Amino acid sequence: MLSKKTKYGIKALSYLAKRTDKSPVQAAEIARSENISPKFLESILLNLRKSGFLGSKKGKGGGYYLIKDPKEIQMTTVIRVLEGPIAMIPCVSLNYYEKCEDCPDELTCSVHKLMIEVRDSTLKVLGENTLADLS
Amino acid sequence: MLSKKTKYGIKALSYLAKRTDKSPVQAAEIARSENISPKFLESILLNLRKSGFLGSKKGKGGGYYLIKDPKEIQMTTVIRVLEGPIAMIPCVSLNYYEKCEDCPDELTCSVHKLMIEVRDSTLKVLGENTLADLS
DNA sequence: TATAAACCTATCGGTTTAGTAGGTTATTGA
DNA sequence: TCAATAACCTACTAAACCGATAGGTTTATA
Repeated sequence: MLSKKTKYGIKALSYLAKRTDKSPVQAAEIARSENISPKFLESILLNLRKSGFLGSKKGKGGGYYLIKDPKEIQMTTVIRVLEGPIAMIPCVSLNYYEKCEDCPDELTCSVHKLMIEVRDSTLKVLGENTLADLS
Repeated sequence: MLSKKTKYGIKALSYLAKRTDKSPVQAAEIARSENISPKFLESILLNLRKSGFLGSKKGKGGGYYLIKDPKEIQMTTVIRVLEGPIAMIPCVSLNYYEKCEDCPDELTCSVHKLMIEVRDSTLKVLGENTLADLS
Protein backbone atom coordinates (compact mmCIF):
# COMPACT_ATOMS: atom_id res chain seq x y z
CA MET A 1 0.00 0.00 0.00
CA LEU A 2 1.15 3.45 -0.93
CA SER A 3 1.41 5.82 2.02
CA LYS A 4 -0.49 9.09 1.97
CA LYS A 5 2.85 10.80 1.88
CA THR A 6 3.60 9.22 -1.49
CA LYS A 7 0.14 9.82 -2.83
CA TYR A 8 0.19 13.47 -1.80
CA GLY A 9 3.67 13.88 -3.18
CA ILE A 10 2.63 12.55 -6.57
CA LYS A 11 -0.45 14.75 -6.60
CA ALA A 12 1.63 17.79 -5.78
CA LEU A 13 4.17 17.03 -8.49
CA SER A 14 1.40 16.41 -10.94
CA TYR A 15 -0.25 19.70 -9.97
CA LEU A 16 2.95 21.53 -10.75
CA ALA A 17 3.43 19.60 -13.99
CA LYS A 18 0.00 20.65 -15.24
CA ARG A 19 0.73 24.35 -14.90
CA THR A 20 1.76 26.05 -18.09
CA ASP A 21 3.89 28.77 -16.56
CA LYS A 22 6.71 27.74 -14.35
CA SER A 23 6.44 30.41 -11.67
CA PRO A 24 6.62 29.25 -8.06
CA VAL A 25 3.45 27.89 -6.46
CA GLN A 26 2.89 28.17 -2.74
CA ALA A 27 2.57 25.01 -0.70
CA ALA A 28 -0.66 26.34 0.77
CA GLU A 29 -2.22 26.67 -2.67
CA ILE A 30 -1.41 23.08 -3.57
CA ALA A 31 -2.69 21.91 -0.22
CA ARG A 32 -5.97 23.75 -0.70
CA SER A 33 -6.45 22.57 -4.23
CA GLU A 34 -5.62 18.93 -3.53
CA ASN A 35 -7.23 18.70 -0.09
CA ILE A 36 -4.05 17.92 1.75
CA SER A 37 -3.14 18.91 5.29
CA PRO A 38 -0.95 22.01 4.73
CA LYS A 39 1.72 21.22 7.28
CA PHE A 40 1.99 17.63 6.16
CA LEU A 41 2.33 18.68 2.56
CA GLU A 42 5.00 21.17 3.56
CA SER A 43 7.22 18.39 4.82
CA ILE A 44 6.63 16.38 1.67
CA LEU A 45 7.54 19.27 -0.61
CA LEU A 46 10.66 19.86 1.41
CA ASN A 47 11.53 16.24 0.89
CA LEU A 48 10.97 16.56 -2.86
CA ARG A 49 13.12 19.64 -3.01
CA LYS A 50 15.97 17.95 -1.21
CA SER A 51 15.64 15.01 -3.57
CA GLY A 52 16.14 17.25 -6.57
CA PHE A 53 12.64 17.28 -8.03
CA LEU A 54 11.67 20.77 -6.93
CA GLY A 55 13.22 24.17 -6.58
CA SER A 56 11.95 26.70 -4.09
CA LYS A 57 11.83 30.42 -3.50
CA LYS A 58 11.34 32.00 -0.12
CA GLY A 59 9.38 35.08 0.85
CA LYS A 60 6.52 36.84 -0.86
CA GLY A 61 5.75 35.46 -4.29
CA GLY A 62 7.78 32.42 -3.40
CA GLY A 63 6.84 28.78 -3.61
CA TYR A 64 7.88 25.55 -5.26
CA TYR A 65 8.47 24.77 -8.91
CA LEU A 66 9.52 21.79 -10.99
CA ILE A 67 13.17 21.71 -11.90
CA LYS A 68 13.01 19.19 -14.73
CA ASP A 69 10.72 18.54 -17.65
CA PRO A 70 7.81 16.35 -16.50
CA LYS A 71 8.52 14.06 -19.46
CA GLU A 72 11.92 13.31 -17.99
CA ILE A 73 10.63 12.25 -14.59
CA GLN A 74 9.87 8.55 -14.42
CA MET A 75 7.37 7.42 -11.83
CA THR A 76 9.83 4.81 -10.61
CA THR A 77 12.17 7.50 -9.34
CA VAL A 78 9.34 9.46 -7.76
CA ILE A 79 8.02 6.47 -5.87
CA ARG A 80 11.44 5.32 -4.79
CA VAL A 81 12.14 8.69 -3.22
CA LEU A 82 8.78 9.05 -1.52
CA GLU A 83 7.90 5.47 -0.65
CA GLY A 84 11.11 3.51 -0.82
CA PRO A 85 11.36 0.12 -2.49
CA ILE A 86 9.01 -0.81 -5.31
CA ALA A 87 9.49 -4.53 -4.78
CA MET A 88 7.09 -6.32 -2.47
CA ILE A 89 9.90 -7.95 -0.54
CA PRO A 90 13.41 -6.68 0.26
CA CYS A 91 15.25 -9.69 -1.18
CA VAL A 92 14.13 -8.81 -4.72
CA SER A 93 14.56 -5.07 -4.44
CA LEU A 94 17.03 -3.53 -6.87
CA ASN A 95 17.59 -0.34 -4.91
CA TYR A 96 16.88 -1.42 -1.36
CA TYR A 97 18.08 -5.00 -1.31
CA GLU A 98 18.17 -6.85 1.97
CA LYS A 99 18.73 -10.51 2.65
CA CYS A 100 15.96 -12.51 4.31
CA GLU A 101 16.87 -13.90 7.69
CA ASP A 102 14.82 -17.02 7.20
CA CYS A 103 16.06 -18.00 3.74
CA PRO A 104 19.24 -20.07 3.50
CA ASP A 105 19.09 -19.83 -0.29
CA GLU A 106 17.17 -17.31 -2.34
CA LEU A 107 17.20 -19.45 -5.45
CA THR A 108 15.18 -22.19 -3.81
CA CYS A 109 12.78 -19.81 -2.07
CA SER A 110 9.28 -20.25 -3.38
CA VAL A 111 8.36 -16.64 -2.77
CA HIS A 112 11.46 -15.14 -4.34
CA LYS A 113 10.80 -16.00 -7.98
CA LEU A 114 7.21 -14.90 -7.86
CA MET A 115 8.14 -11.57 -6.34
CA ILE A 116 10.71 -10.96 -9.05
CA GLU A 117 7.98 -11.37 -11.62
CA VAL A 118 5.73 -8.95 -9.78
CA ARG A 119 8.55 -6.48 -9.37
CA ASP A 120 9.41 -6.53 -13.07
CA SER A 121 5.85 -6.02 -14.19
CA THR A 122 5.45 -3.12 -11.78
CA LEU A 123 8.74 -1.58 -12.85
CA LYS A 124 7.64 -1.78 -16.45
CA VAL A 125 4.46 0.18 -15.81
CA LEU A 126 6.09 2.76 -13.57
CA GLY A 127 9.07 3.12 -15.90
CA GLU A 128 6.90 3.75 -18.92
CA ASN A 129 4.94 6.45 -17.14
CA THR A 130 6.35 9.90 -16.47
CA LEU A 131 4.94 12.86 -14.59
CA ALA A 132 3.72 14.19 -17.92
CA ASP A 133 1.56 11.12 -18.43
CA LEU A 134 -0.50 11.70 -15.29
CA SER A 135 -2.41 14.31 -17.33
CA MET B 1 5.70 -4.41 1.12
CA LEU B 2 4.53 -7.90 1.97
CA SER B 3 4.24 -8.58 5.66
CA LYS B 4 6.14 -11.48 7.17
CA LYS B 5 2.80 -13.03 7.88
CA THR B 6 2.07 -13.22 4.17
CA LYS B 7 5.53 -14.38 3.29
CA TYR B 8 5.46 -17.11 5.93
CA GLY B 9 1.98 -18.12 4.89
CA ILE B 10 3.03 -18.56 1.28
CA LYS B 11 6.10 -20.52 2.29
CA ALA B 12 4.01 -22.80 4.46
CA LEU B 13 1.46 -23.40 1.72
CA SER B 14 4.25 -24.04 -0.73
CA TYR B 15 5.87 -26.47 1.68
CA LEU B 16 2.65 -28.44 1.84
CA ALA B 17 2.18 -28.28 -1.92
CA LYS B 18 5.60 -29.82 -2.52
CA ARG B 19 4.86 -32.90 -0.48
CA THR B 20 3.79 -35.91 -2.46
CA ASP B 21 1.65 -37.57 0.17
CA LYS B 22 -1.16 -35.60 1.64
CA SER B 23 -0.88 -36.67 5.25
CA PRO B 24 -1.05 -33.91 7.87
CA VAL B 25 2.13 -31.99 8.64
CA GLN B 26 2.70 -30.49 12.04
CA ALA B 27 3.04 -26.74 12.35
CA ALA B 28 6.25 -27.24 14.30
CA GLU B 29 7.82 -29.16 11.41
CA ILE B 30 7.02 -26.42 8.93
CA ALA B 31 8.30 -23.80 11.33
CA ARG B 32 11.56 -25.66 11.79
CA SER B 33 12.05 -26.30 8.12
CA GLU B 34 11.26 -22.76 7.02
CA ASN B 35 12.87 -20.93 9.94
CA ILE B 36 9.68 -19.36 11.17
CA SER B 37 8.76 -18.55 14.76
CA PRO B 38 6.56 -21.53 15.74
CA LYS B 39 3.92 -19.60 17.59
CA PHE B 40 3.65 -16.99 14.89
CA LEU B 41 3.29 -19.63 12.22
CA GLU B 42 0.62 -21.32 14.28
CA SER B 43 -1.59 -18.25 14.09
CA ILE B 44 -1.00 -17.99 10.35
CA LEU B 45 -1.92 -21.62 9.72
CA LEU B 46 -5.03 -21.16 11.76
CA ASN B 47 -5.90 -18.21 9.60
CA LEU B 48 -5.33 -20.27 6.45
CA ARG B 49 -7.51 -23.05 7.76
CA LYS B 50 -10.35 -20.70 8.54
CA SER B 51 -10.00 -19.22 5.07
CA GLY B 52 -10.51 -22.61 3.47
CA PHE B 53 -7.02 -23.36 2.21
CA LEU B 54 -6.06 -25.90 4.82
CA GLY B 55 -7.64 -28.73 6.72
CA SER B 56 -6.38 -29.77 10.11
CA LYS B 57 -6.27 -32.77 12.36
CA LYS B 58 -5.82 -32.56 16.10
CA GLY B 59 -3.94 -34.83 18.41
CA LYS B 60 -1.06 -37.20 17.80
CA GLY B 61 -0.24 -37.61 14.13
CA GLY B 62 -2.25 -34.50 13.45
CA GLY B 63 -1.28 -31.41 11.56
CA TYR B 64 -2.28 -29.35 8.57
CA TYR B 65 -2.88 -30.38 4.99
CA LEU B 66 -3.93 -28.75 1.74
CA ILE B 67 -7.58 -29.10 0.90
CA LYS B 68 -7.38 -28.23 -2.79
CA ASP B 69 -5.09 -29.07 -5.66
CA PRO B 70 -2.18 -26.60 -5.68
CA LYS B 71 -2.85 -25.97 -9.37
CA GLU B 72 -6.25 -24.60 -8.44
CA ILE B 73 -4.97 -22.08 -5.94
CA GLN B 74 -4.18 -18.74 -7.53
CA MET B 75 -1.69 -16.53 -5.79
CA THR B 76 -4.15 -13.66 -5.96
CA THR B 77 -6.49 -15.42 -3.56
CA VAL B 78 -3.66 -16.40 -1.24
CA ILE B 79 -2.32 -12.88 -1.00
CA ARG B 80 -5.75 -11.33 -0.59
CA VAL B 81 -6.47 -13.55 2.38
CA LEU B 82 -3.11 -13.08 4.06
CA GLU B 83 -2.22 -9.52 3.15
CA GLY B 84 -5.43 -7.88 2.06
CA PRO B 85 -5.67 -5.69 -1.03
CA ILE B 86 -3.31 -6.23 -3.94
CA ALA B 87 -3.78 -2.69 -5.25
CA MET B 88 -1.38 -0.02 -4.06
CA ILE B 89 -4.21 2.32 -3.13
CA PRO B 90 -7.71 1.58 -1.83
CA CYS B 91 -9.55 3.56 -4.52
CA VAL B 92 -8.43 1.10 -7.22
CA SER B 93 -8.85 -2.08 -5.20
CA LEU B 94 -11.32 -4.57 -6.62
CA ASN B 95 -11.88 -6.45 -3.38
CA TYR B 96 -11.17 -3.82 -0.75
CA TYR B 97 -12.38 -0.65 -2.40
CA GLU B 98 -12.45 2.53 -0.39
CA LYS B 99 -13.04 6.07 -1.53
CA CYS B 100 -10.27 8.60 -1.04
CA GLU B 101 -11.19 11.44 1.27
CA ASP B 102 -9.15 13.96 -0.64
CA CYS B 103 -10.40 13.18 -4.14
CA PRO B 104 -13.59 14.87 -5.31
CA ASP B 105 -13.44 12.87 -8.54
CA GLU B 106 -11.51 9.69 -9.16
CA LEU B 107 -11.53 10.10 -12.90
CA THR B 108 -9.52 13.29 -12.74
CA CYS B 109 -7.11 12.02 -10.10
CA SER B 110 -3.61 11.80 -11.46
CA VAL B 111 -2.68 8.91 -9.22
CA HIS B 112 -5.78 6.85 -9.89
CA LYS B 113 -5.11 5.89 -13.49
CA LEU B 114 -1.52 4.98 -12.86
CA MET B 115 -2.44 2.77 -9.95
CA ILE B 116 -5.01 0.95 -12.05
CA GLU B 117 -2.26 0.11 -14.51
CA VAL B 118 -0.01 -1.15 -11.74
CA ARG B 119 -2.83 -3.14 -10.21
CA ASP B 120 -3.70 -4.84 -13.49
CA SER B 121 -0.13 -5.82 -14.24
CA THR B 122 0.27 -7.24 -10.75
CA LEU B 123 -3.03 -9.09 -10.96
CA LYS B 124 -1.92 -10.63 -14.23
CA VAL B 125 1.25 -12.05 -12.72
CA LEU B 126 -0.38 -13.27 -9.53
CA GLY B 127 -3.36 -14.66 -11.40
CA GLU B 128 -1.19 -16.66 -13.77
CA ASN B 129 0.75 -18.21 -10.94
CA THR B 130 -0.66 -20.91 -8.71
CA LEU B 131 0.72 -22.62 -5.65
CA ALA B 132 1.93 -25.38 -7.95
CA ASP B 133 4.11 -22.91 -9.85
CA LEU B 134 6.15 -21.96 -6.82
CA SER B 135 8.07 -25.24 -7.36
C1' DT C 1 -4.87 -42.23 30.65
C1' DA C 2 -0.82 -39.88 29.14
C1' DT C 3 0.68 -37.49 25.29
C1' DA C 4 0.55 -34.81 21.21
C1' DA C 5 -0.91 -31.23 18.55
C1' DA C 6 -4.32 -28.00 17.13
C1' DC C 7 -6.85 -24.16 19.02
C1' DC C 8 -7.81 -19.84 21.56
C1' DT C 9 -7.11 -15.40 24.11
C1' DA C 10 -4.48 -11.90 25.65
C1' DT C 11 -0.68 -9.05 25.85
C1' DC C 12 3.41 -6.49 24.45
C1' DG C 13 7.43 -3.71 22.73
C1' DG C 14 8.72 -1.55 18.75
C1' DT C 15 7.95 0.86 14.53
C1' DT C 16 5.43 3.51 11.27
C1' DT C 17 1.93 6.75 9.89
C1' DA C 18 -0.20 10.97 9.53
C1' DG C 19 -0.28 14.47 11.22
C1' DT C 20 0.24 19.10 14.75
C1' DA C 21 2.67 22.89 17.09
C1' DG C 22 5.63 26.44 17.18
C1' DG C 23 9.32 28.76 16.00
C1' DT C 24 13.41 30.56 12.51
C1' DT C 25 15.20 32.34 8.21
C1' DA C 26 15.14 34.61 3.86
C1' DT C 27 12.83 37.52 0.44
C1' DT C 28 9.86 41.09 -1.11
C1' DG C 29 7.21 45.23 -1.60
C1' DA C 30 5.54 49.37 0.63
C1' DT D 1 13.62 50.15 7.06
C1' DC D 2 9.99 47.37 8.28
C1' DA D 3 6.20 44.39 8.01
C1' DA D 4 4.41 40.70 5.64
C1' DT D 5 5.11 36.43 3.43
C1' DA D 6 6.39 31.86 2.69
C1' DA D 7 9.88 28.46 2.91
C1' DC D 8 12.45 25.97 6.40
C1' DC D 9 13.39 23.40 10.69
C1' DT D 10 12.70 20.76 15.11
C1' DA D 11 10.06 18.33 18.06
C1' DC D 12 6.18 16.01 19.56
C1' DT D 13 1.97 12.95 19.51
C1' DA D 14 -2.05 9.72 18.98
C1' DA D 15 -3.27 5.85 16.74
C1' DA D 16 -2.49 1.89 14.21
C1' DC D 17 0.10 -2.04 12.86
C1' DC D 18 3.62 -5.69 13.11
C1' DG D 19 5.89 -9.56 14.76
C1' DA D 20 6.00 -12.00 18.13
C1' DT D 21 5.34 -14.37 23.05
C1' DA D 22 2.81 -16.54 26.96
C1' DG D 23 -0.15 -19.60 28.73
C1' DG D 24 -3.92 -22.15 28.83
C1' DT D 25 -7.92 -25.34 26.50
C1' DT D 26 -9.67 -28.85 23.55
C1' DT D 27 -9.52 -32.97 20.93
C1' DA D 28 -7.59 -37.12 19.04
C1' DT D 29 -4.40 -41.02 19.33
C1' DA D 30 -1.77 -45.01 21.21
